[in-house]
Amino acid sequence: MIEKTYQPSDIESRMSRVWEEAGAFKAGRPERREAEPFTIVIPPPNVTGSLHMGHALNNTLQDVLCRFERMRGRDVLWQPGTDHAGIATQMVVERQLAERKEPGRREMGRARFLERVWQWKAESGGVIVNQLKRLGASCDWSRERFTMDEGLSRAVAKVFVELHRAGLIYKDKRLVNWDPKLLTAISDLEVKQVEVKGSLWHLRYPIEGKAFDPSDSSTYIVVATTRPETMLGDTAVAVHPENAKLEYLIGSNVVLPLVGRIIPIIGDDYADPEKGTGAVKITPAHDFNDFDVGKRHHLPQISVLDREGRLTLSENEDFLRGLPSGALMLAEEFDGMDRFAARKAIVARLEEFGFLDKIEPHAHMVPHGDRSNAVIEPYLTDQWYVDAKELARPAMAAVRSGETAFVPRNWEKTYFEWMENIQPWCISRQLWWGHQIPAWYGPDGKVFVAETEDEAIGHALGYYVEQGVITAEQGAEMARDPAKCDGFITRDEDVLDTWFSSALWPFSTLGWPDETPELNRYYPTNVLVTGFDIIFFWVARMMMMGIHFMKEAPFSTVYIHALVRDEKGAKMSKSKGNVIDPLNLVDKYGADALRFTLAAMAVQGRDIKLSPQRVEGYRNFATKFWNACRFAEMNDCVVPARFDPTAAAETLNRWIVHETARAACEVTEAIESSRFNDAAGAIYRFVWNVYCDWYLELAKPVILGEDSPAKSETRAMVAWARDEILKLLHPFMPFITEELWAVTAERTQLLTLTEWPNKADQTRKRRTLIAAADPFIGSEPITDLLEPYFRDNAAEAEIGWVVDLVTAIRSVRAEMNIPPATLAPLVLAGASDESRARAQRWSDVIKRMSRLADISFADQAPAGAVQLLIRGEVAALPLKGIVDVAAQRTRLGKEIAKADVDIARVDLKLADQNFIANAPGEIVEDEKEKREAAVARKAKFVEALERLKAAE
RNA sequence: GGGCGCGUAGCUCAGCGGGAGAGCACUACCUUGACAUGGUAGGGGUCACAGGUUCGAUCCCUGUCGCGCCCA
Repeated sequence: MIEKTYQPSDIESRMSRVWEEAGAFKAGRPERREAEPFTIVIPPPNVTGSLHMGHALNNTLQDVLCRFERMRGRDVLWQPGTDHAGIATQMVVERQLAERKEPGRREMGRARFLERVWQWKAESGGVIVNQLKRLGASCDWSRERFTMDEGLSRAVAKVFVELHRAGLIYKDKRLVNWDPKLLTAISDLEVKQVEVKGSLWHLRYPIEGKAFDPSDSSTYIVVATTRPETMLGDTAVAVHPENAKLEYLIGSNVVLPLVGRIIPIIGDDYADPEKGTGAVKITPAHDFNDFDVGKRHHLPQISVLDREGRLTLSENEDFLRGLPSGALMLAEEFDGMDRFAARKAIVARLEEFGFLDKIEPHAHMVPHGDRSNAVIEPYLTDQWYVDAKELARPAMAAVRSGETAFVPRNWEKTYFEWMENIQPWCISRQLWWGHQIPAWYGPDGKVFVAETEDEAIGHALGYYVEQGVITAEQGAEMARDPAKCDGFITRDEDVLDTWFSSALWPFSTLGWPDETPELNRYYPTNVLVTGFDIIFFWVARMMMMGIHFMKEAPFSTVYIHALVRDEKGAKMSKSKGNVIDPLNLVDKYGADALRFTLAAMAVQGRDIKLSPQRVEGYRNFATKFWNACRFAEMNDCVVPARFDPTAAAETLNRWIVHETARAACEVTEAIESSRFNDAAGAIYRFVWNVYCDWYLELAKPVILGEDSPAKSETRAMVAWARDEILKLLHPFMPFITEELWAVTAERTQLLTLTEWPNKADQTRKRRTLIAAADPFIGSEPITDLLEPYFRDNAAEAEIGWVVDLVTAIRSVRAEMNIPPATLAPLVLAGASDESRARAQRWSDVIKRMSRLADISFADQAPAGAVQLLIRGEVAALPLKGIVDVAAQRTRLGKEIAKADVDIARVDLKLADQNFIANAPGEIVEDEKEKREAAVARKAKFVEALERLKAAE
């Protein structure tokens, strides 16, 4: 029994269990052993995360694809899981410790802290997984993975070791984005640029050999900077080599104010003559651009800040090297001062001695950590790097060759842009939570990279014996007794960037480095579905690693979807407070409605502005269909065994088979080409505007009438078409459809495993197309949509006539203000035999739907009747006395005028010799036909008007 | 500064070389035997602006204006 009202929450809470118990989403179901696999790996959400709109869209689209392909018989693996989110997770747990007033991370030590993280993960990690289930995501949950799982960690270690051996991972001293609050390096992508209203300080640097005189500008050079405090680490001043005003200074030196260091004035393009004073100070250890300039000119790198962003001077050999003794006092005075305080103090001091030229207000971008919100410091440290440039080469080639395709294609450009300018990827992080770097240091700092500590010890012992640091006997003994090795080598404390492990996701989740059957069967995957903001996070890195280790790109298609914005088009963010929680919408309208909305709005190349009203509209759509199913049930509509819809005898039934086939084609074709909005639109229109509005209404007289073969056929067809709808709608609204599937008939299997509507007379060509696998790689388009399917043009014409007639009568009744209670008679004037027969066949329906008393035939419309034109024939409502004659005349006059406009427009075209000469023949023919039709229409209305006048 | 994209009905958006479309909102009417989370009918648009290509431009090209995003 179908419940009287549709209540999404009821259904949705039950249905997940049904699927789970049936193992419906498990990859490798025995009956699909021979089937072609279809694989998607979920872009692993952050384990600390909770579902936001972007996830909802992303996973809805993946789910539509998975359910669609599963129903098409493929062996679907949708691989779920989460990533361990190094910084985020560590912060969550540290915050929790602080809240509970427990000892902090450093106090409890690494081992105990990690225990706590695992404990946190067990208790509250992966909330998002359950939220995805609520959304109906048909992942193979039995295969859920976590990037810190044993197997995945093994993959990480192996990848690190192999890349290191190949020279693609190395240690280097470079500038990194340093977060002085979290005390770790972070990636470019975790840095957001924030516009800050700062200042531009103009500083006077005295020229060596001239007596500095603030009032004599020939004794100094003015440099402009946004970061005066870093001047302590300056090692040059740069001017543009073609700077006419300053060029003469290149080659001379300046004396760094306050410090006294003698530094050169160099010529470099980097100094923009138009900007500031045309001269810039160069601080290689504190600015990315300056770092490059420094490399070009072999300048020393002097770092003047410590890990926490405080000045470090007194013990700083780099800083003190070669300085006059006076500088020591300054060093002691400023040592340990925070960078922001230091800025003020240094500016004050500069001013005091006349080194400050002026201060200008200056808006500029300042890097901030997206987690800590601290101002990021470009900081010189030793870190591990991946040679991304080398790995990017084949990753770009794979896209160029078409092995991997972006949909929509224009994202390829973004991808190339980034890959071509890719920098060494800093993979080490000064955190505890994550994959600890598999590198160990010997007593002399020599590094040993290995998958396990035992292996590293082996290498180290071998090396040090060879070097004569220890004797062969000592080595052998240490190898025998692990206790003796204690402290001999120590492991690198740092962990790897979370993305390092995410990059392996498409194959590590399938069991790599072991050679598992899954790896063999499901790699490479078919499609990665993601937002464009993540191209660099996931796509690029998965491509690099996938190709390097698997020799094949990890996915054949990358489908890039829109960003979900708020109603006003702003990016949703917590700080703006404009986030719409998808789960609130699910609570209110149901997961099905939310999914349908997202799919319906997922147009390629345009962002989604989500409005809750839209969701409500699709909830109403679900209700509409729910009630249609109730109607079918109340009238005992069931599909008999061995029912063949194409053998139907009734015109109406042949029509709905025709329409259903067409809808199935449209939906299938749209999903195949990732046009989710078109697919959703097609099924929406079919359900509401075809099945509910017309088919059920036209079927009612038969269904509610006396028993007859027509009645049983129609009842069967109502149920058959409903079942087809359930299938077509299932990928978009899985819950309501599975529920209705279960309650409307005895089923042999779940809807989610039922075959997608493919008509029996499907052509071989089409079958091959489907079998030819990947829907995303532009298989040859099916031009004639209806061809392979059932069609009945005669039925379409007849039902079309009925629809036109009913619509026209309804329209004129409203226009003429004929009260609904008035049952008008209908007279078909001079009707053809065909129309006469149709009118008789559909008399009940027409009367019911257009509120008529009866239908009769005559040669001419009765005097004073309201006259309509239906497909070239006149239909009259003799309502003389009820309807105002003047109003009728106005109406007919308007119709005539409309026809005149049409005729005039066509005439204008046809009179144009250029048009006749240049337009394609069929277009000219079309125009002529339009003209004839308009002329005929006009004639009928003129005739009607004459008759009306005659009746007065 | 470089790149990508967008300006179509009140709102959110489809369409994209030959007569302007949908959903929501709005108006009027309807307690009709699946459904008021509904039905029926209707109003509403120089398709941002200016040039160009074309027999013909909302659609293609160029420019202008406005908006958004990404990168520097």
